[in-house]
Amino acid sequence: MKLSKTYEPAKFEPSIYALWETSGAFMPSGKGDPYSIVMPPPNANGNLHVGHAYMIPIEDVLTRYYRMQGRDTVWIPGADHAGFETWVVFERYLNSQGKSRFDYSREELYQMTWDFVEQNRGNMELQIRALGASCDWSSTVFTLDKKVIDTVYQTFHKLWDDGLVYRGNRIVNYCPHHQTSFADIEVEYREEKSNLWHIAYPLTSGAGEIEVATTRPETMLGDTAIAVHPDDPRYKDLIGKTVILPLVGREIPIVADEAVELDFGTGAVKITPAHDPVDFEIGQRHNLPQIQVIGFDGKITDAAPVEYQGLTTEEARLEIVEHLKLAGALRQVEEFTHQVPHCYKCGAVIQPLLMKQWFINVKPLAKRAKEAVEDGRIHFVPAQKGYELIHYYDELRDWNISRQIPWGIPIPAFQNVDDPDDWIFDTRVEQTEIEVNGKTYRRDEDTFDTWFSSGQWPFVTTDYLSDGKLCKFYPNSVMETGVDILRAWVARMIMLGLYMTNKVPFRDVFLHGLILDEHGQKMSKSKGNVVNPMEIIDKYGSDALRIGIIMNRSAGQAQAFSEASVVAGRNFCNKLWNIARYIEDKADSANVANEDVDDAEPETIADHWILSRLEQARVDLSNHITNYRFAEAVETVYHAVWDELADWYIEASKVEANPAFMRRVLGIALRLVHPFAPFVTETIWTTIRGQESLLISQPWPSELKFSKTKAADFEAIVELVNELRNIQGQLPSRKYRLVYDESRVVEENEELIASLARLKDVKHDHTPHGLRIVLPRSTTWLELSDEEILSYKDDLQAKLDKLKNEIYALEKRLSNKGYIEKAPERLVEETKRNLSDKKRQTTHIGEQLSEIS
RNA sequence: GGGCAGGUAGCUCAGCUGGCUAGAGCGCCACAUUCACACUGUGGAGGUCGGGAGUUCGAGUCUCUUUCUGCCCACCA
Repeated sequence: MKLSKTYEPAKFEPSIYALWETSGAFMPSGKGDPYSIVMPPPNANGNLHVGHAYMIPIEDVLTRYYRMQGRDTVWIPGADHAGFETWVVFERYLNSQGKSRFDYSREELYQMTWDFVEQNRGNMELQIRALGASCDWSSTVFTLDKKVIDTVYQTFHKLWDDGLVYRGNRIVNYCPHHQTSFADIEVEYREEKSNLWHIAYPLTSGAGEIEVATTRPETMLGDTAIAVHPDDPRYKDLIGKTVILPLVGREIPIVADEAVELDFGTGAVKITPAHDPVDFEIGQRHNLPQIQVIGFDGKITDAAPVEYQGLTTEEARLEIVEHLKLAGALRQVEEFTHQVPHCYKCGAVIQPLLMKQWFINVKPLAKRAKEAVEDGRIHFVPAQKGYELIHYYDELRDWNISRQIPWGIPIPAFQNVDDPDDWIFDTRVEQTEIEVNGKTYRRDEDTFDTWFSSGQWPFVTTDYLSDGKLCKFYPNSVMETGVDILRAWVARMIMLGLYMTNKVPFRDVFLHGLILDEHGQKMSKSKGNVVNPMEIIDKYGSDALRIGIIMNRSAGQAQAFSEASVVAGRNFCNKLWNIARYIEDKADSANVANEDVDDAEPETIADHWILSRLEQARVDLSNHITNYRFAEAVETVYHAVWDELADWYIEASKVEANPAFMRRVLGIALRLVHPFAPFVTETIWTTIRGQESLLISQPWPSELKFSKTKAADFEAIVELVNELRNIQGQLPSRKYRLVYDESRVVEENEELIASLARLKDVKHDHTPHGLRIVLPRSTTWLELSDEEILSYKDDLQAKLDKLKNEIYALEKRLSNKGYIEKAPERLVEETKRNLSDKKRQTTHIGEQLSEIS
């Protein structure tokens, strides 16, 4: 088979992927040391976004590289039911149908959502394929698969038995719009301008009043105390006295608590234990009643005076401020800017509400996780992120894992209908009521926080707890994911992984940053600057996208997406394509058989030289990939292929070719490029060599042997040709003759030099004349007329001046005592060599100049 | 209020343990050519590395300070 004249990725990418998939190349080989990556599961019913277009190629580069290295490699794909995310989309759909969640039972809603997801599922997986992911589809896991739920229940049960999960009546972050609670981490704080209202509460005794300041006057309906600092001289005498709550008339005490700041507001705080986390804690310390005045629907409850009942919090705030003003209790309204919690999805103001929920006592889990990060059992790239986690573990508070949405894993807990405090663990969640020991228990209607189940992903996907066939792949070699979910996900995986398996879930963590638009702005639908990776693939091909997106990007950094880089990637693939076409033409016309090309021996000096360059690239590449320096790795292959293979080796082969060996060189290059541009390299490989052995399964090249002296000969030619091109660039274009008197390298390669430097010819001459070119390994003369030499005079003079400056700098350095004494000897030697080199050049140019004039 | 990251060529970014003349891609300028490739070739211009101070023989790289940008965290009601 022959390669088509033009590089058209759309013509071969899908079929190449199918070839890999059906060949079984994605599955672990069963040989070598295990290497594993678990893919952060993309949302099952969503399209991939540009972040995935970075994540997938990086994980694929690692997977393909280690597979070629002979490791027993698996990359486990997955799909996320994305509990809350999906639920929001589904509920919006439900509402658009004129329905509400309250029209259905939990089972019905679960099934409906399942069907909804099912309709859209598959799309995402096709897109992962389009990106070239060499993941093992036979081991794919969906976050609602039975084995996931079983494992999650096992974990929950262990936490239950160990007393680390508890039913707490505590303040939770509640979104009145979505009617569910959130973990602390899911709340988004936004700075808002508001007021600080100063309200006077009259003392019951009638002897004066106490003024408090609040940003949420509506919560006063639920006040059960006023708190002041115990050492505050202004209020010392009032502690223990009571005040009358304005508008409500309730008598509430004045308590003393250290949590009150002396210099904020008036130094006196109204305490609403049911609606504020700090007030809740103060309430606990002083045994204050908790009165819930804001309901789960975000409206004022029956616990408040009748005129406020049913109002939204915003309405109630206006009313109350108005009423306070009328009652003469409003002392002052101060402008105030503060951070207000919002639902990260709908933007509604989060209400801190008192709820009974399941909490995990994270202290012991966090302690172990922190140690694993601290002692380096888990290694972070970039490293600062590890320190960030350590800090996070220190101040982590108990984790609320209850969610009031039906789309998720049901919490396997049942409550005694006759005793609200009697809860039992039971996995018969398909039943709303169960009988145990003659008592009736009712199911908890809540589901788990998605992060609770996905936090177990590494040992779930590898079936580690049940010794499944992938269990040797736990711990994973690396966890590659976005920095934005460092705390939400990575932190939890480490805690739960250590807790359940006594092993870290992964050894390395590579975190990629957010991908911004071309101008460094965050991509968002509303701004209309979202890049769709599938459109980029249609336009330039998958390989181009992979290379373009990895280029110019470093770990953890939010960086712009650049279409120009994708173009560069596409051009690179095109280059490779044409290199292959050229080599094939040469090899075919020389009747080189496909067999044994991998054993072809280098003959020409160019052969040895290209081996030396590819060997360097091979070593650099391994180094970069091992250290997760993907952009540098791409740069290495890019330049090895373009600047060295195409620009020098191929050009040299036009003078003297070794066709069998050229095929070998192509084979090496294809292997080195394959992890980055798998489609085009595999296409070339199978087109030339047939589909019996795929490139994806080829071993990584082992050390390349070559003759150093022959490679150096070619290097000398490269040096000379560069100099000649440089000089010719300053001259009117016409073909010149190069002459030499004594130079082995030049003598042996007359034609090669002439061709590469586009000279008329290269000749031996006992009385050479013209412009003298003195290089470390050759002395030659470019035959120029006196006029031409004269026109080059200015350039020579400029060169001379530049050299003189450099010599001055070098001499200064060498005359510096400190430098000679303290700098490493190697460096001093180098400087000396450099100086004598430049001095020699200066002499030659000086002579040249005097000859001209 | 605290923390982190970043400010290097027109644009997007590299620069790992301080080492000599700071790199890449794209863009720009000039020339070339249709011989694997115009998704091409060759040459070139372009940077006082945000500002200031310090440590050092030597600083884009380390320290301090200042300024701008972005992100994260935090119960000042």
